[in-house]
Amino acid sequence: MNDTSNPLLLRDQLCFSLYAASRSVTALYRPLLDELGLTYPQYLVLLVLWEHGDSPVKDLGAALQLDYGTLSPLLKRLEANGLVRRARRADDERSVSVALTEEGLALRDRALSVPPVIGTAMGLDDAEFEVLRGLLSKLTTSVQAYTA
Amino acid sequence: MNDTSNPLLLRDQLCFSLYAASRSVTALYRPLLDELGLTYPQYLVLLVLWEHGDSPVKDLGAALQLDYGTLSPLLKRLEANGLVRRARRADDERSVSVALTEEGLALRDRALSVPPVIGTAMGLDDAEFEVLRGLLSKLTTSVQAYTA
DNA sequence: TCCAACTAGATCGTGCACAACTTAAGTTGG
DNA sequence: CCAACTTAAGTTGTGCACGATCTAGTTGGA
Repeated sequence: MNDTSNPLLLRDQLCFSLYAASRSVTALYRPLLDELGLTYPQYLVLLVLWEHGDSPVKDLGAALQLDYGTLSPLLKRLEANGLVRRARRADDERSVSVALTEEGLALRDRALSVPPVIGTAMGLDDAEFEVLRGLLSKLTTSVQAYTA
Repeated sequence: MNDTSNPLLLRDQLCFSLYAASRSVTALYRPLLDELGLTYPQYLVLLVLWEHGDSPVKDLGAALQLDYGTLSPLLKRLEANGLVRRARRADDERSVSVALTEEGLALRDRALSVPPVIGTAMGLDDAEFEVLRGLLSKLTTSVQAYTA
């Protein structure tokens, strides 16, 4: 079996490139987010809250494509760290509304210094950046349509 | 603060696209790999072994960019499932050589049916596929150079 | 020769991801 | 009215990832 006919070669697999790239970017965030006392998924939750304000857990899950099994303990940790508050909604006791505390809101200013560092480290020009983002979106959309 | 000047918008973050795409692809693999009794990282380890044969744990880690903390328990599970054997090398007792069993070798034939399904579901043409793979490699290289 | 430095690997603790199951609250049709 | 259904969230168990720490084997000088 020569190389070109072997579909199981690691270096040819887009999926591995994706997996490796994702982990390397998370590793890039780690020291920066450590300064803020956050993990990458926690930072993503805060991005949603900073952008949209108080949100039910369901909406956070929809925005980040994460389920309750991931979000429930994560939100508990954010609450334990004083960044968010959770409260049952009065009009629908099933729903839990997640709100930023003063501290959680204040953290946004410090977080503003993160994206520029990430952008520089990625080493892509504006055009490459947009092409990559577009292809990743297309890929995710296709895959999720296929999975559904 | 209008949209174009806010660097903390979720939808603009390439990193989130990458994170979401990676998880969606792993989710796509899951039902296929379940048939083979494998997880995605386990499948990656087997890709390396099918391609290169017996390898020390160190080499598996280098190929997949995973550390011993991840690989040691993963390899234990592969061994418990009868797919690999681990043995200390006689010429260097520090090194553990990971070898495929008959069963692990035989699994390769069944794994050949996986990549075509993944390829179809991703919904990218050949050109997009190569552009994406190239940009991901460039990104990973830049990020790792920056991290180092 | 001897031992300090280095190396390969394992272990432990924390925090995701996600499937499967449970609980409690709300909704609806007969 | 209320039983059947649906929905939002939490819980449990398994398997990554990864930092920190530990052990045992190897190596290179003084």
